[in-house]
Amino acid sequence: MNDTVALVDLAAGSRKRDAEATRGAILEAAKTQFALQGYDCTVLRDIAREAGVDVALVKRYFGGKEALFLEALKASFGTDDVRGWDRATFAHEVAAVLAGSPHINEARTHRFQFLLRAATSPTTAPLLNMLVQDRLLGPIREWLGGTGAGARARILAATYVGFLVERLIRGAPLLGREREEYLTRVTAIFAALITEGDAAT
Amino acid sequence: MNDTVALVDLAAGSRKRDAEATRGAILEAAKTQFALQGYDCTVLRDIAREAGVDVALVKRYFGGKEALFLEALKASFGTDDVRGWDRATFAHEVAAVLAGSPHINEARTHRFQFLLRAATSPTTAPLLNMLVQDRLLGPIREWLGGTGAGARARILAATYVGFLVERLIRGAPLLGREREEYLTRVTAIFAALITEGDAAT
DNA sequence: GACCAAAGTCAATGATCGTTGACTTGGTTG
DNA sequence: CAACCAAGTCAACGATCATTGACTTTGGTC
Repeated sequence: MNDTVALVDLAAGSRKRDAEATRGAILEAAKTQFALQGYDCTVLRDIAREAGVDVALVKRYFGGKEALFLEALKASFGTDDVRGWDRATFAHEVAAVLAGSPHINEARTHRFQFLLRAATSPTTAPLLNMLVQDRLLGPIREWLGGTGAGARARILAATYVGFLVERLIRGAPLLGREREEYLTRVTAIFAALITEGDAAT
Repeated sequence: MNDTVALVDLAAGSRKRDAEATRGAILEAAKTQFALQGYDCTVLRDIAREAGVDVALVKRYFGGKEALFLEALKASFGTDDVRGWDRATFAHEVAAVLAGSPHINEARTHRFQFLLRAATSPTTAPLLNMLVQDRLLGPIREWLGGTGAGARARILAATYVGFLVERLIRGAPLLGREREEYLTRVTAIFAALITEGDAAT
């Protein structure tokens, strides 16, 4: 009986009638749920429960499910994502992350998973175009620099997303020889992509 | 008023109480709808309408939505998919397809889109593991051959899916310089993947 | 201490959708 | 022709879920 109270308290912390904090809690829960379940499978009641809040507040603060989704999407793709990447270690890092288990939800993976889920739902895919351009392909293009940066940015993002899907449905973890080959290959692909104009035919 | 009749006639052809044909029509419509809309956004009534059939027949012939999905998924991944690929032209072909518009729904793209949608829905993702292993990664691994074929098969499939997603949310079509760079790069990636053990670090 | 607006709660509504079982239609068999 | 059974139709149920608006609580202000 008191479990509910405890849970709510846990989720809401010691927040009391703080509109700003409540809004933030909903948005945070929405980011998680949408990334994990996708738009269509996410239930507003789940978001509300996770935020320790009544469902009706979602409407009060955001207007509706779709509006909440858009805001969560925008909030997920902040600014400093791409700029912090290090050219020297980038390829190895990405390969290592992708070779690992999907349950290791570090920030970058989480954000891209959100993107992936958004891109593959027919409901939300149309909303993505501009956002992806502005917050993802643009920064990546700048980060890459050099000739053909636009195409290379597309390819980089596409390839990453592809590996994300593969990891999503990967049954057993990669081990031993296979893992080695995987790491080597993936590293090579990303290393080539961040290098200018050496696309060997 | 007569439109409905005309539509139904068109979809159902001149089929009359033919259980086999009806089942087939439902399955065909399901393959299309599931690939286009994903599992969660697909409505049985749409499938039924497209097949020119009553919704209740879906239950009669398949048992339910999930069972229908599984059968459609299996039917979509036949056998002769991979074996027909030609090593000489593979990379160029794939790149050309990916550089084109998503509305050109040729068979291979369509099937992979089905796979993609299935993989990214939390409802259906768990069902995929075995099927992907048997009908996709297995054949691709054999087709590739050589050392590390397992990892390379994973990477090939992953990369392809990634480009599929990219194409799905691509706004304007690729043109001119960008298209050239895209083609060159993508061709290079796939060409490298089907070549044994030259993963340059 | 009364008042009021903001914050939060609650129950109900309406739409969608998968599922179900009783019903009708049509062709085939005896 | 009558009986029978498979094929197909129909209306309704029950569950889920976003949305809505009326209601209650809270904290600060005059």
